Amino acid sequence: MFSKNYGPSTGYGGNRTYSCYSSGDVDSALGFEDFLYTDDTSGTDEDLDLFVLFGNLRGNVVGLRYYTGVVNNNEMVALQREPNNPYDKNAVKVNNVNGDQVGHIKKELAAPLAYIIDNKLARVEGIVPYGAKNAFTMPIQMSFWGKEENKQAVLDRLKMHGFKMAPPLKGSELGFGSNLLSGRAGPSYSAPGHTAVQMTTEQLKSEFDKLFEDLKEDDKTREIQGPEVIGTQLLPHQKQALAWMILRENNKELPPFWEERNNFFYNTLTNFAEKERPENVLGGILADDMGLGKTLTTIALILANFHNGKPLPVEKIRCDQFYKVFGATSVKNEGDLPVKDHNCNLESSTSSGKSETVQAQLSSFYPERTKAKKPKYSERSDSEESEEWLPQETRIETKKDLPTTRKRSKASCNFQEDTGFASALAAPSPALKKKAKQKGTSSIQLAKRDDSEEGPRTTLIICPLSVLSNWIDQLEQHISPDVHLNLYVYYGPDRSKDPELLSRQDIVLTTYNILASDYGSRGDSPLHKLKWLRVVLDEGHTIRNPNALQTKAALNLEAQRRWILTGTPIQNSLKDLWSLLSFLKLKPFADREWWHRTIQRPVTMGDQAGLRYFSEGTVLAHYADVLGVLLRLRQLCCHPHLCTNTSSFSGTGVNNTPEELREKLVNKMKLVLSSGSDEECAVCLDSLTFPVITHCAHVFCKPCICEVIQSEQPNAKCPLCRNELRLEHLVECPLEESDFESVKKSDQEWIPSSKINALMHALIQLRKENPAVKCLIVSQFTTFLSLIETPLRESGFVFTRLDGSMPQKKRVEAIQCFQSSQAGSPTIMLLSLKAGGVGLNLTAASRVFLMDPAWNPAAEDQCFDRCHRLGQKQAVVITKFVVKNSVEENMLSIQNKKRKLAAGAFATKKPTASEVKQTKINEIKTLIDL
DNA sequence: ACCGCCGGGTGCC
DNA sequence: ACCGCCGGGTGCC
Repeated sequence: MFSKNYGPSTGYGGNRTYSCYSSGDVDSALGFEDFLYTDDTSGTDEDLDLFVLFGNLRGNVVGLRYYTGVVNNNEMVALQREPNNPYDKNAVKVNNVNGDQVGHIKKELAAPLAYIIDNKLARVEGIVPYGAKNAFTMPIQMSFWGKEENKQAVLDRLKMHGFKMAPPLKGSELGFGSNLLSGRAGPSYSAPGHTAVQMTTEQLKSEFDKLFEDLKEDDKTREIQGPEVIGTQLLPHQKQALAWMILRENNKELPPFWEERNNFFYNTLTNFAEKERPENVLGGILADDMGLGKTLTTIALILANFHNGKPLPVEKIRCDQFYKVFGATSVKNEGDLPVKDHNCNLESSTSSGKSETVQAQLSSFYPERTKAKKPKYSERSDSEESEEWLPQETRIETKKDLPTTRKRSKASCNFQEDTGFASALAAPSPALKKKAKQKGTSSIQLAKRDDSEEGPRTTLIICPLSVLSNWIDQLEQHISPDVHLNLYVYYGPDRSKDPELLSRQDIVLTTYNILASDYGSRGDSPLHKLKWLRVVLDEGHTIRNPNALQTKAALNLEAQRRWILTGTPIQNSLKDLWSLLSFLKLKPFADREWWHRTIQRPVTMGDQAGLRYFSEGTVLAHYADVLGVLLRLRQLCCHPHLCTNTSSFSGTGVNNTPEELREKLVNKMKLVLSSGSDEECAVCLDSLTFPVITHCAHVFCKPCICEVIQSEQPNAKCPLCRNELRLEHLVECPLEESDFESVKKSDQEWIPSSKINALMHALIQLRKENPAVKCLIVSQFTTFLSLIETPLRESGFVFTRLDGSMPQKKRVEAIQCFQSSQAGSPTIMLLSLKAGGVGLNLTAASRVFLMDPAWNPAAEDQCFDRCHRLGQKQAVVITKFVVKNSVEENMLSIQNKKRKLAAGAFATKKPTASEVKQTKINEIKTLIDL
């Protein structure tokens, strides 16, 4: 979700999206020392989604004068047990959003609270309704959340100590205090129970949308040239992304959900305020569906924006024979190389012999590439990444030129020694060598590195092992050969644990597994000892799971600027967003409790509430039925005969068991799908590819639903109905029934339909004007295409046909036939909407007749693109047949909505399950004119 | 006076 | 805390 999508001007059928997320604010509260064994209390995996509100209770916070933490009226506070308090083992601390202690819960109340909290009977949340200026005590409104089955125990325990909880106010207690609507921490007028402001998904989304740079495809003013040291010309969208990234890194605006009011800085979610300006996040989320250039754009960013938009000061080296280092720079070894220090920042990870050094570094460099090329290794998933190293011979064998490379490396070491410059060694790519030769000067000139800027200079890049070599390759490819960039590949058993060494690099490259294993191995992780200029998480969705070690390891990195690069930003839900926003240090979301209170619960609760008048039960449970009926309506718009073979739909068996019912639904879905109807997948919102039907009778693309199952295991739920989802229950189903060459000899006599009449009228008219003009006739229903064949023959048209059920050979024939300009070649092609890939070239056609509308405008666009593409010399005219006052008109209005969504800023690329659900419901409502 | 009352000292857990 | 509580000073009216 929350991704922005600006495709090419054709709009929806885009082949490239580049999405940008950003967010603000740095929370540097976490000290260095804390990072290792911080017991993340929120890490325990309670199913917070199942929690219900038990009720509210007013209490008192005491001891205010002993603590520095302050609160506003109406501000959220956190309750924290303090079992080791020497005065009372039941002590319960009260902290403000910043984590500063405000006071304690009065001991009489602390006693039952301690029991409730310690036994996890409920999660207790607080809001200070008023008394912000009190000197000694202040009231606190507490709410108790937990699993239904624990409610009584909580009530009993409170009662035992003489407290009685007020029952929740009906419907108004959803994530109280999250004032996205009122949006501010004003004076409190709150009655007991507190004003609850419900946040809908829409409101939330619009708040988050503010974070996203609104890059417009045609806005060339936003472009920025890549730094000159980038040897590759950036594409327009990369220039835009680069400009946006630089803007984000130098941005001075308040982070989202923060406002300045009366010289204070207010957080509108929690009502927390502070005098100090919250630090902004310098960075964001860069999402790119296609993997087209995140890496290059990021490399450009590293070189272009070191400080205040000024480029990274790098050395320029010019010589006739040099070797550039990637992955391995080597150093002046303590004392044993006569190195001129001002310009030689080459580092060595060992102080032993130089050639050994090089070799060790190379070994942390080459196996990756060979692995990537050898299926045996590339198939290994990251989780299987191991510290074990292949025997060296194996490695060498897999890369033909490695032995030479090694030799060269050694030679370059000698070269270093000879000249006194440890400026270059290791393996140049052939391309690089070529470039170097072209430069062809024999002198070595080193531009002085400007180290006058304070603070860190190093960018840490973390990526999955499988793309490590890609980074190295791209750095090698895109950076001008005369630029010396210090890169250290922090990988392999010999990786240096010296933070000093790392801090002298321009780029340190490592993998999530190394990051995690270093983090887990008691404090010798140099990655976590340093403060980085910039940390980049490539394929950043790998930190989606908040409990994963690599997520914790990533969250505990110190950096001034933070970036998440991802191809699949948010899979299923808001939950996935937490780690990402937390990594960006978007206050107050670093703490999962605050995230849950301010965003997740209000949104999910709000959604439930949103379904009260048009319930899930009435639509989604009968989703397949509704689709079946709609399909028949759509077919009727085309031709009455299309409905004849769907008679099994109407079987209204009464005494069905749930299992029979389910089977019926699945069968219906099968029929709907095999009719050729263009249905869409609720995960990707695109036309179905490899459709599969779930046990609960919902349809998704196989890859989409498999990913859901994968990422949510072991308890994956259907994105549409939250029913249990199991791989083995998925029913595959062919896209189109193969009615090819098994043309159904319908018993009925052929009859025309309005659409057929209109089509024939147009075709005959066209032929009169220009007998050579070629037309595509497109429908989702292959049976409809078959019905059209009859009048075509009668009127003497030569036509060919292409649908999904045809074997590849026949397809090629059909296309060649149609594309031919010879006299007597077919002038008409009957085309099934989804037949053929994007690459299908039908430029011979200059007219397209679309017989029936599809759900997804992109599917239609794609179809038009098949003739309206490079090589097309004529104007293309598209005619759509739509039956007035029918379901088809409503489908058009849905298409328009989708087009707007896709064209506008931040179309919801990956919506949450609930959004999908709501969209579906709305669509169905539109279709049946509700 | 093994009380009441007064008023100062004092104050989370 | 413009409270409560504690404990010392004090003691008819």
